Order: sequence, then structure tokens, then C-alpha cells
Amino acid sequence: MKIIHANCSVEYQGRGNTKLAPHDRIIMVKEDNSVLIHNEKGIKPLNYMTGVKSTITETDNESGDKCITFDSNKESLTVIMHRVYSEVALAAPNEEDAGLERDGTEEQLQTWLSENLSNILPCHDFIEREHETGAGPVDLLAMSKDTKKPLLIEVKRVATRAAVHQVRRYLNEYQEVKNPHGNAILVALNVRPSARDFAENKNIPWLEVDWNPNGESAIKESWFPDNWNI
Amino acid sequence: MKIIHANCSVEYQGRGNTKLAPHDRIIMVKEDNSVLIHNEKGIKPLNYMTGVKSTITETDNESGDKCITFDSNKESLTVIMHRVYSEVALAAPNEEDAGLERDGTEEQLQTWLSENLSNILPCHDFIEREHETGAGPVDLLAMSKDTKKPLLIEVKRVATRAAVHQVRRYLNEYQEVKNPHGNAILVALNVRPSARDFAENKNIPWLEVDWNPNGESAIKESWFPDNWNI
DNA sequence: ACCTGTGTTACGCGG
DNA sequence: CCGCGTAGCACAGGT
Repeated sequence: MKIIHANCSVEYQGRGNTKLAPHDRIIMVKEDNSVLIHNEKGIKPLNYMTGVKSTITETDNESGDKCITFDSNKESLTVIMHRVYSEVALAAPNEEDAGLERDGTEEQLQTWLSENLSNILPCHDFIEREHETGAGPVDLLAMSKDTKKPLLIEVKRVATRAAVHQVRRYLNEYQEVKNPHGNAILVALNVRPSARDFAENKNIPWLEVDWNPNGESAIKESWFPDNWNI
Repeated sequence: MKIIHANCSVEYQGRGNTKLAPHDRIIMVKEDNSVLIHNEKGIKPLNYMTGVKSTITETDNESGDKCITFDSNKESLTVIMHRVYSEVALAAPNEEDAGLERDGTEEQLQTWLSENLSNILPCHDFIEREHETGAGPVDLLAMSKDTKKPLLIEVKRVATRAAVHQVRRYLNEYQEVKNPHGNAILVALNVRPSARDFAENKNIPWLEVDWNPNGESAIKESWFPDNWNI
């Protein structure tokens, strides 16, 4: 990749339109044609464009400033360099097996739940993951040991109002087209207050589980409607 | 900021836990203590941590490798440098008035609609922005010139199925607690096919507007239910 | 190519 | 300070 330190302006047109007035910034141009314009603040670049299927062309404008244009089907970004302080090329080849190992993801929580469902829902058996509800796949499907009623389980790391909407979408559709006796529950490491309110208001049970990838796990807090029939 | 080109490992603990095996990468350390680890692919860093209220300490580990640790209340990230190829300091001071100008946002579309509602809905008067429906604030509230029926207007840049859900939530609650004669419409620069289907299926009118911040604007495409009574 | 869902989402705004 | 909703979200995976 190339790292350019320059006083530059930037113009972007595509999903929105943005313009950056002249200023000193860092421009990072990657091997895959991605470009990032950074200043000293925060994780996100001031301006950027994905390299997917984009081409790079370098020109000089009427003022003699060097311009780099990144162009794809639907987007274009131009960096106008009023003054270049430095430019270096550095190699950071993409990793194959040296990639990122990740822990504590929703994916892993799902796996753990599917294998240890009795820890948190002792009256249910795990049936299947990514079960199709008709309105998209729900994370886990379980079934009551006694009544044999299905239970849709939506898993989140952090559950917000949006997660409750998701559960309700799944449950509505499932009850309509598959089984009117279906129930649903929201399981998360963290259920936000607004999500709790909303879920309780709509009679969706929720359950906060204290889980870490290689340690103890337990129910932290939970809520079930009065008429909750397993 | 400092740009370090090094063969390094990275460990992060906080919202999740991640680990990067030794590899050549670019490390960007900003003035606000944010850190980003990049390879040659994509916009997002492989690993990163926000600089907000974090401290930086440099140490040597038992192998004599230089380590930089970023520590905050709830997160910590350590970069272990097995070999440093280069390190440069570059200045990219934060901008005050030279910041990012943004155009074509939902916010601006809302403003334009509130001031030019008659362009797209000639039979309605604009009443207020961010009107509380009981299920959250709807972007715009308008009223029929003739029948005085209220109209909830949800504005999006890109409208997906989720936007239709949102409109229906607002309308249901609004009709229940405020005014049973309320109507609702979805207005967007782009209404996705799946959103059109779903909206039409649920009798929610939608309207695609061809708008740009400082040019002409017009209705591009729209759909209203048969029983649409203004 | 579009749709769906996740993310260490990041970030700004309001309470 | 925390919670909440937005984003030019980015990105992966499926259809």
C-alpha cells in the first residue's frame, strides 16, 4: 500500500456526496484499490471508498495539482493534492491462516447454547440451528419436553429494540404459516433496558445469560409473561 | 500520528476477544490514542481500538519484543512487534471549519420535504417534524387540506422491508391512541423491490423521489392503494 | 446483482 | 455518563 502525507481536498460522489476542504491529511491507498483519508481522530476515515472493481487514474489539474481518481460503477472519489509532504510504499500482504481469531461472538454463543440449552432452558430440547420461519431463519429452534410446542430462540450479543422486532417478525410468520402454538424468546449477553420494556410490553420473554467462551455460564436475569406456557 | 510498518501480533480484549497471529501489517496510532491495524484489504482495520480515555504504555516482553498496550476502562489492546521495518510520524491536525461537507443525507431530504411538501404531495400541508406517534417519532407529520386527516411520513434514503415495518408500527400505534383516521406513507430516494412488494401487500403507499440537494426534484415512481382516501 | 443479518459495528445526539 | 438510532455504515453469505 501507499501512504501519502499531503495537503489535499477530496470529493466523493456515490451513495451520498461529500467534499473535504484543503487540509493536511493521511491518504492510504491499498493494494485492492481501497482508499482511506484519515485525520488524527477516531477509527473511521474522514472519507473513503471501497476498492471493489474500481480503477485508479492519476492526472494533473489546471493548477498543476496531482489528482488521484478512484472510479467504480456507482461511485467515484477524487483526491486533489495541493502539496505532497511524503509518500511511502509499505507491504502488508493479506493473511491466509494468520488471520483474525475471534472469541465471544454471537456465533459462538449460539453454538454453546445449542449444546447446553438445558443450562438455561431445562424444559426444552434443542432441535436445530438457523431454522426457517417464513420471515427469515431464526438462530435456534427448540421444543418443549412436555407439550412439544416449538420455541424460536433469537440470540444476540447485545439485544436492542431491533432484536425484539426481529423476534416478533419471526414469531408472527411462524405462527401463521407453520404452527400457531409456537413461542419465542430473546437470549442475549446484554438486553438493553429499552429492549426489555418493549419485549415485556409485547409479551416476548427475554433472558440475559452470563457467558464467556471457556468459563462458567449462568442465567443472569430473565423475564417471562404471566401466561407463559412452556 | 505514527505509522509503523512491522511484523506483529495483536491481542484485544473488551467487547469480544481477538487475536492476530504474527504477520506484516501497518499500525496507525493517532493523536487521540486511537489505534488501527491494517492489511491490504478493505476499509475496515483488522483490529482496532478507540482512543477515548485510553492510555498508551510501551514495554519490552521476555523475548525482547517491543510491545505497545492501549488500555481503557473496558478494553485493552496489545501490539507485540516482532520486527519493526519502519516508523514515521506525520501531522494531520483535526479540522475545524475545513471539515466534511455532506450532501444527500436523510436529514437533508427531510428538510427539503418539510419545505417543499406540495411538490410531491400537493393535497397536504406540512405540520411538524419528529412527531411522536406512541411507538417512536415519525419523521414528518402532514395533514390533508380537504379532509384534515393526518398523514405520517417516514423518510429514508434507501427503504428496505425494515422501513415498512417501521411505518406500520407507527401507524398502528397512532391509529390506536391518537387518531383512527391517520394514514401513512413511505418516501425514499430508493424503494427496494422487496420493500415495494411488502408495502403494497400491507396497503402502505410508497413514493420514490428523484431528489438532489441543489437541483430539480420530482416524483420518480409511486404506488397508492385503491382505497387511498386523502 | 440483490437481500439479509452481523459487527469489538463507530459515531453523534439526547436524556 | 449511558442509552438509542443512524450510517456514504462495511462485510460475509446466500439466492
